[in-house]
Amino acid sequence: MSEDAVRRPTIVEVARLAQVSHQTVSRYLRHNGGLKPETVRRVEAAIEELGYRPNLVARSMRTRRTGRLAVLLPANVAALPTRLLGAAATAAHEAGFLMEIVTVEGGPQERTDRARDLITSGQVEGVLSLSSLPGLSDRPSTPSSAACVVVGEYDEELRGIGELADGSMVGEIIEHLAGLGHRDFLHVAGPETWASARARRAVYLEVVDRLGLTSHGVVDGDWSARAGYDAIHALPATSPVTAVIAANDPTATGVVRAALERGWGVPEHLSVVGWDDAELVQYATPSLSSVAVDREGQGTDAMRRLIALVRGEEPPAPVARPLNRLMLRESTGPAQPGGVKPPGAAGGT
Amino acid sequence: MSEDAVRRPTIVEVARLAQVSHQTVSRYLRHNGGLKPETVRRVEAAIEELGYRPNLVARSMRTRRTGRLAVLLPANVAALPTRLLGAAATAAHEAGFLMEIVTVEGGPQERTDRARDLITSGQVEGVLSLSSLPGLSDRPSTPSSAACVVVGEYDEELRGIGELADGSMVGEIIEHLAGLGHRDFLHVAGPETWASARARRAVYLEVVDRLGLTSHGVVDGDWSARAGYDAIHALPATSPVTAVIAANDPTATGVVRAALERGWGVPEHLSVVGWDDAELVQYATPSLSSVAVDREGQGTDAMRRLIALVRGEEPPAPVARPLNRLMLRESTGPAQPGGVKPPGAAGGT
DNA sequence: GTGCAGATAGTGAACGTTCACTTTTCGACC
DNA sequence: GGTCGAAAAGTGAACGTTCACTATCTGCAC
Repeated sequence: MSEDAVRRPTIVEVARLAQVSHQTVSRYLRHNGGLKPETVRRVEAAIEELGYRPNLVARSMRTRRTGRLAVLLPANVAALPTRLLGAAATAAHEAGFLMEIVTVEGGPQERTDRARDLITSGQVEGVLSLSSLPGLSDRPSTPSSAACVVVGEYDEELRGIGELADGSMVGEIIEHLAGLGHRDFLHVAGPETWASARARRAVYLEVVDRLGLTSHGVVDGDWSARAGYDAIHALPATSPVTAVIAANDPTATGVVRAALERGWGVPEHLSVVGWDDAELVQYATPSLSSVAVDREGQGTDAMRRLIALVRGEEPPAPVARPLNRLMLRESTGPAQPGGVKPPGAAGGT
Repeated sequence: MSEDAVRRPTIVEVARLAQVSHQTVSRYLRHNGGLKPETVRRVEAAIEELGYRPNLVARSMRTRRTGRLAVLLPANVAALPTRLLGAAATAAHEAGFLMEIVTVEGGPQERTDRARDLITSGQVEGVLSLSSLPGLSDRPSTPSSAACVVVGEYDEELRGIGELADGSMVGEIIEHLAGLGHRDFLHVAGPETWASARARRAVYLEVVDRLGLTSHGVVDGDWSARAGYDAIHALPATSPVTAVIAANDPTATGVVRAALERGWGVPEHLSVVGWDDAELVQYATPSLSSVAVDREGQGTDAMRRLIALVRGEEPPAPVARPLNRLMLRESTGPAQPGGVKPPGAAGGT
């Protein structure tokens, strides 16, 4: 009542009650073996009686290991990459680590600062960042600090793989659409701070150019549906664009909505491709063509790489798996012969 | 090179370099004041020179405060409640805490175990759980353990508020639809492990009964689009249902898709209401009527309550704000006079 | 100069665990 | 019965901070 701060029992008290030394209890806790059955029994009884639970902070301090890995991501992201995070968490657990997600408000600078804090504070053994951390690599060698892996950056370094992972899909999409007769493209991109958005944008421009097609612009988006919606409404009524590649599924959904509002049929007048293959958009009408990304694979690979780094092992080669697949649904189809669209309908006169 | 485990500098080494005592450095770090400018200068220089960063684990051990709060949620959730988490994180930061998300694989039992671990291990000062933790309240008084708040449970305790927060919206929806002539309802619910799903289900049955309407079933769902899709396809062709209340927006999207596939117009033959008012479904066609939930408010309230508990203060009364709003869009409309639907079209013969 | 109070700085212990040793126990074998 | 060696258990220090005191320095009034 009055004395409300009941101290939790320590290993020493357990030892006293079990009539052994604190070290014996420690051995029991660490499953080190070499204890007589009778001793084990006494220790267990004492732990049970006192309701003892080891103080993990104290343990971490002594061992300099926390068993914790942090995933860092911007707080303002519209939807957390659930699948990637789930797979990463699983990979972490399998390796005996606890994964936690830390969100950071603010821009790249705050993110980098927070990452540096985490890395150097000894609270976690590794940091996995889902967005770039400008300036962090400038100071690579803080003594015995935690490891750090930036998801997108990795792809960028290994350009071959990076391109294959994300960029090549843009090529595949464009080639597919070109095969359907599309010549005039639009890209509603994601924020430049995301490596994946940068990669897709770059490859988009490259492939459109290479195939002799026409890009009618790259619109800066923010992963939101609104971005796609606004991008389409901003097109001139006479725009020859017949195919839109959106940065993700929400943006693509916005594109579809705006097109329908303008009286442009999807896919009759406008083919739309999203990215991520969210469950929801498979049930939209029209169902959305999208890139099924192996987010689980990405999460697993990134986490395994981080864990290898933490343990000082050689980073494992990313598993060669079919990373991405273009899922063709109702929102893509052959281009109209003349690319003609009906005059603006909804909204305007 | 060979000696690759470079020890990080400690407070003592900083003190030695600055020619002060370790306690003076500690005072500087804690911003305790009472230091001469000259001393501050020397300490700062030493910290800079050594690249010193305080070891937060050691600090936590001594102060018995970690400044960390954990949010616990099931790993298999389809989409993380981004908005709630974001707001909770903001509230935590404002109070000087760091919030982290911990996902737990497995069922209620594993979740409860993990929560107990977190609470008693001294690693965090508080735990916020988004799903129920069966059996945890059985053992309320672990000595000086961390605080724990379960989001939904709170609403359930304060039944008045709980009902108002989530349940009353079900009433409002049904009343609105009844006003449009709907008499035959279906509810595609969420998992029973979620307090909010339980509350909505209970109120749904209650209100349908009270208004003398007919419920044609409560289908167990799992928050997924597929659940809604299957529920509608499972209806007999002659089903008189004209209004569906879905547990969330993805489920509602699945409902709409299946209805359209069966040749039932939305909203001509079937009105559909979702829950959460996700940005994406506002851009679907038809755009989805949905309940705009003040997820930010929920997150803030829950986190503030947790922080109050941690600090031993009186839990703040939940802010009386307009928690929920029914957003009427294209997926709801007047009931067909006779409730007649066209015979099954797509899919079957 | 002396005394005194407030400002500033220092000292040693403590937080709860594990590490690196040392000591004791115990059974088997000569 | 003594010796040896492995198995089992114990001892004290250390991890890097902060806490609770104590000591020293200042400036000012007398």
